[in-house]
Amino acid sequence: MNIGSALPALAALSHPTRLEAFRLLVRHEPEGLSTGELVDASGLTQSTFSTHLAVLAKAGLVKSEKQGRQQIQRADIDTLRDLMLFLAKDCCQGHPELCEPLLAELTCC
Amino acid sequence: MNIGSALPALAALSHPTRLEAFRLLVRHEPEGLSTGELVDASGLTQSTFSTHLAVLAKAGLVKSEKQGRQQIQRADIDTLRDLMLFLAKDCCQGHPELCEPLLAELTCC
DNA sequence: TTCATGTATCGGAATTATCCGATGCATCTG
DNA sequence: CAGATGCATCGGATAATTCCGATACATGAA
Repeated sequence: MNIGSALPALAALSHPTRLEAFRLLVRHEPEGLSTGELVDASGLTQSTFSTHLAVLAKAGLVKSEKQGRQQIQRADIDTLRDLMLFLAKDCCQGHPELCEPLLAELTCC
Repeated sequence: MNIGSALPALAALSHPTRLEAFRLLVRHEPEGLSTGELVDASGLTQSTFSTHLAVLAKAGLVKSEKQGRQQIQRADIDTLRDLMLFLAKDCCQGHPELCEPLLAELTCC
């Protein structure tokens, strides 16, 4: 991931509706959720939420797959990982000691 | 970190000027850089950049300290770590196996 | 085929972000 | 003290985001 792909991902996650939707999808990996279920959870109009979903998809954070009439949405954990690596990269390379507490916490699981 | 503090952090980092400034500060830890040096690096007007810096500060990603006439800016690695933990939390808790490749990459340093 | 369902996209209104120049304020220098 | 420097904030113009209802389109059911 470079700055050109990190920016859309960060922008996609910087909206409450989209961040909640993405986190909901992460919690529902690997089965995913239909667009309709996400719309219901958001409380927004179907058209409004569809636009938000398109932002997440364009950023590569969500992949979708047609299943009958429904569109199944799934979080792309690889993109999330790449984004986190991008954010951590600079301090890891320049000052590894700064990242130790970061990694210590991340290895919680 | 909760969603209320993650959102401003993500929004702060979702702008090219602010993301670059933050990464520059990370690379200059722990000495920091003066606001003027950051302004020069950004290529923007001093007033415009000052507004961007205020967004990063309000999100807790940058701390500043007065040093004579200058204001020394420093990246807050703890906030960055908290943000990354927040993003990773859901998949770590629900599906630890999803986080293993993520952590494997992060332990590069 | 005809109708209902699930989703994407269009058009437009309201809100918010971004940018700049001008100004204010504190600190250092002479 | 008087001027210069470094930075924050204000006012306002332009651009982007956000939201909704209406509409279009594909799929499945009757």
